[in-house]
Amino acid sequence: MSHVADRTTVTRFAPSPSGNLHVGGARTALFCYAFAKGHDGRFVLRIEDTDQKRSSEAAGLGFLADLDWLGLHWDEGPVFTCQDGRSVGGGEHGPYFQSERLATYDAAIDRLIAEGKAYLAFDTPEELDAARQAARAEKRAFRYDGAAARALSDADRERLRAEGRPCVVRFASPQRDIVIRDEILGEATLPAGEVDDFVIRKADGFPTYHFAVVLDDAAMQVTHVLRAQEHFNNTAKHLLLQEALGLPHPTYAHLPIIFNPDGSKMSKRDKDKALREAAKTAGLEKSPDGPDGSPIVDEKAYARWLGDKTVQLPGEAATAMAAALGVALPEIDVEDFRRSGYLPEVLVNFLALNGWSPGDDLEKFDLAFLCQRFALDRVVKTPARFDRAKLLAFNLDAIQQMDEATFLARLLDHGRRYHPGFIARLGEERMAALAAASHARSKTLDEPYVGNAFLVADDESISWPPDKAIDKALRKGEPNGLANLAACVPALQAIDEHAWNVATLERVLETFVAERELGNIGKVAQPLRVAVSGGTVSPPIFDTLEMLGRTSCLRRIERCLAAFEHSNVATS
RNA sequence: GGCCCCUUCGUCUAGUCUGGUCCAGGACACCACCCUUUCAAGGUGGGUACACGGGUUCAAAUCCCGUAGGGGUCACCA
Repeated sequence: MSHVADRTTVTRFAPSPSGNLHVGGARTALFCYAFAKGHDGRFVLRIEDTDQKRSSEAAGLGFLADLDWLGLHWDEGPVFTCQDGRSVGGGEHGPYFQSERLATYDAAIDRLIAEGKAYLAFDTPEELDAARQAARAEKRAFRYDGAAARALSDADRERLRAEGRPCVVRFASPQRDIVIRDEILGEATLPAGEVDDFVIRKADGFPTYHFAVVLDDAAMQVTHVLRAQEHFNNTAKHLLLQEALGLPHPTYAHLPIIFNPDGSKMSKRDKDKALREAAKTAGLEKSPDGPDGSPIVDEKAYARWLGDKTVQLPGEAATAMAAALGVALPEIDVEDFRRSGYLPEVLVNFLALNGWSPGDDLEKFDLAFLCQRFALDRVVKTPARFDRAKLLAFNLDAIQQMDEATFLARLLDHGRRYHPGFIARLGEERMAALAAASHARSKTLDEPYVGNAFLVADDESISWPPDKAIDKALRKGEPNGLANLAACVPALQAIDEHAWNVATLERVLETFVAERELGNIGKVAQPLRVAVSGGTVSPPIFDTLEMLGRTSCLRRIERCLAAFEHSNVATS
């Protein structure tokens, strides 16, 4: 039992290719990265694509961009061009896709077979299923009984193979207590019998996770395995395999799992779950139409998705479906938070706080600090619920810390990616004005876009839906909002196009309020806001009016007054 | 159900190893008030936790035992 010592610290993040990186994975990657960097070590990224079905279906390496966005760049792994143009990845221990390392696994498996440490097994999936169900019925844990398969003679095996019977390779697990040493959880002993003769090579010739992970960690000189706690029990298998193969044991540390706010395990399937529930509640028989007018998914796919909890909708289809059903998708992927306007440095900070803390009541820190201070002995053992409200508060703080120019630049960056039409429509100059007017009140980079859609809407498309708050602004009081609105129009009309700015508007409207003895600028500000935006929320009124421009403001006020003309008779 | 692990405010956590400085600290959320042209933001103040039961000890959130609760895992997925 050799131990890894006096070597460069190497950690690895080893996800399966499943499209987007979710926050749990991101936190694991973050800790792996911080640990390696804090020890002047290397951070390796390896793609665990040994499940042919999954890899071909879900696929995608979208999470590489997510890691890049978070600033978690790998020293070794798939070659990738970052946003800033530089290239990361590569390395001398590749390839970094397990599907390209089959020869290595086969050689090792053959060796184990030759040494009598592994054997061919011909059980069919049906037989195994039956045995599993029987065990469950007896409330027993299922353990594969290798007696029969082990008893097979070489001649028997050759005959079965010649018949073309599919077979797997199973590891002949030594039956004894296994002690797992974990830097976070401490020491645990798994009693003999807990680890059965598990499969190391599947019928399709691919190795299982357990086998590939052990061989690759050794090949890539990984010294510290940081992974989610759900892998804890698997460690026993890995320890046994390492011994059989004569490989060193890396140090293990199992990270607490991240949960949803309601305490359920956070899963990539949560989005589909939310959508499926909404679809069922709405009683939808077939897929709703997407933005292009055709069904989002065809009838067959829809039925399959609705009936099978494990089927996931592709990202875009899920987004379209959410829009069609009017459901807010839970944010669980890094990309979701990016789209929602969270800052990567804030996500990094907050993610680190789920499961770790530097102590000293310190909560705000950056990636460099984390690298410097991160240590396994301060990782908590208990699962954490992901508190979006606190994340949002952190994001607001970070945004408020920015100077004006930085905020504008970041806002534009975000908009170019998610709201290109908005930027094109508003133009650079007014974008700057919008940034200034929204800075203090923006919790995310997305809010200014979403909350101010009226700025780029067509004047003729503004409407005033029945709404208590709108009604209050327009019709309550004496004189009411509509009356004040109508009364201030001449004053506004008197302002020149080129003088239509915050200073002038403020002076003119304050004069108006004083002359009419309305007492409070709100008496006219709120009706104006409603008239001009179709809602009761906007940036400060003078900024709003300036950004919109004289023509649009006057036209919208005119339309608003017209829209309420009749209903106004009674109260004016 | 078997096995393994965990248990401090609503949430994330500090404190636990090295019992006393903790009638338990911070943050977010919440409540109240202030400010206010909307929504926010901001300001001030406030309530809320050592799962339970036994020990050990002069002294326990901290050590021991038990109970309850929670989680993970039991795949030819990772």
